[in-house]
Amino acid sequence: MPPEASIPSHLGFAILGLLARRQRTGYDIAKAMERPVGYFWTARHSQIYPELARLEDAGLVRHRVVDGAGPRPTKRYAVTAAGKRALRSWVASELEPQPVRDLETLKLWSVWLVAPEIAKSFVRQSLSAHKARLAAYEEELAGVDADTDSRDPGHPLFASRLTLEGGVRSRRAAVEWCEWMLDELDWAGDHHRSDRHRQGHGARRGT
Amino acid sequence: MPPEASIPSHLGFAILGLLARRQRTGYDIAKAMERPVGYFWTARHSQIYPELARLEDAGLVRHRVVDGAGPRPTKRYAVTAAGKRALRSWVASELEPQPVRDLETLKLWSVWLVAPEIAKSFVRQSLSAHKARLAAYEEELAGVDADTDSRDPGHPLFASRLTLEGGVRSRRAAVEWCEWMLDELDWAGDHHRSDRHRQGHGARRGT
DNA sequence: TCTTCCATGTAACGCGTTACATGATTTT
DNA sequence: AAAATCATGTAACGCGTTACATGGAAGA
Repeated sequence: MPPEASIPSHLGFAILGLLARRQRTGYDIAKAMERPVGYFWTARHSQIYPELARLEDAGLVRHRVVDGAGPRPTKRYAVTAAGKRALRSWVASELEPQPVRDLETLKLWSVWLVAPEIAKSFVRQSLSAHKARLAAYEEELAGVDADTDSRDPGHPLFASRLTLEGGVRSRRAAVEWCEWMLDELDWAGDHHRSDRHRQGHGARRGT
Repeated sequence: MPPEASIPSHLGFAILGLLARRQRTGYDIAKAMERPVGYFWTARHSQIYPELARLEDAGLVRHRVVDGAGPRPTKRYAVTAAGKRALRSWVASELEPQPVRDLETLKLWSVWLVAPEIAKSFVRQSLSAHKARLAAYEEELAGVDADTDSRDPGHPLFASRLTLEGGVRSRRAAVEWCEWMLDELDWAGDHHRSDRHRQGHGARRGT
């Protein structure tokens, strides 16, 4: 029997999840890690190839050499029965809380140091990024939603639908938040100026 | 003049943001990195002490030895004028897109491999985690909101209010998403069973 | 002819975590 | 008497990024 020593890393489970849907080359996996998996997990090919080797060492995936265009042999990977078992038990296991690292919020947290106009341009940047993502999610969700397989809880598209719905909801919330912030900055900017310079041209809120 | 060579890392800006609000020891910074800064950025003391040394090398912070309870001299750090300038210009700079790494969604994406009951218990786990976070944000926001300084765009509490409002909105969206998923799993589980076993006890959706 | 796509690998370096190390004061 | 808090540091290791390396086939 194979070593099967350590449980895979998070990246390992991301790869197993891709291969459980269908077999792929390392190159295919790297492409999926840009989109659509890249929406919630990212990795470069330089990380993927060594991880595939580790997964194979552990007996969780296997490969077959196929025809391909690269200078080295092209390997098509598939998940093994042990790999599927490992993935299933990981999904069923307790969800460990993950350390947060949110650059957008980190910057925003120091936004009191800059002029309201600069703050607004920062928020506008965020807003358009969130809007773009929202549009991408909505488009992809429409495609998944149209497929009746997405109603079957045992079909991959069911899980895709759940994740995309979450993406749409969170981005919608983010868009609304940004619009709320722009409103706050308008009002606060006016308020602040009229407070300090007594220009008294009134609050704009509610107009 | 000091070296001031490389621009700080993200962690460096997180520390500068803390020190721009008030002076602190490394230990204080580590505590803040658990809560409330930990809501959007985390770091351990083993990362913080070397980073403080680098920031001081670059002339962005300085320290004074004060009375303290540790075995080594206790150092209280403050941001320098150059540090405040660096932080301001970072806030005003373009927001670079960050690689996403969302373990919750990654797991959910493979949830089609497990029975609907297991899937539901996973979603229930997420739901209670999101609810707990939402409650923490709401409580902290209430405190910040009550302070009139939080209306002044030049005051740190203004930025705190913006970030907390974002937290509340995103967690509310997450809670609603989880409840929607539970509904989907109820319906889909029934649908699937009645599809396969012709038990025909009807869909529960809408009741 | 130049660029992009297919395809797989390695090396160097930076960031982050866990664990090791020390020791006084305060609280349980 | 034991545990938590204050307080600062180092070492080893794993994960992730950028850059280096190679080369055929298809399209612009």
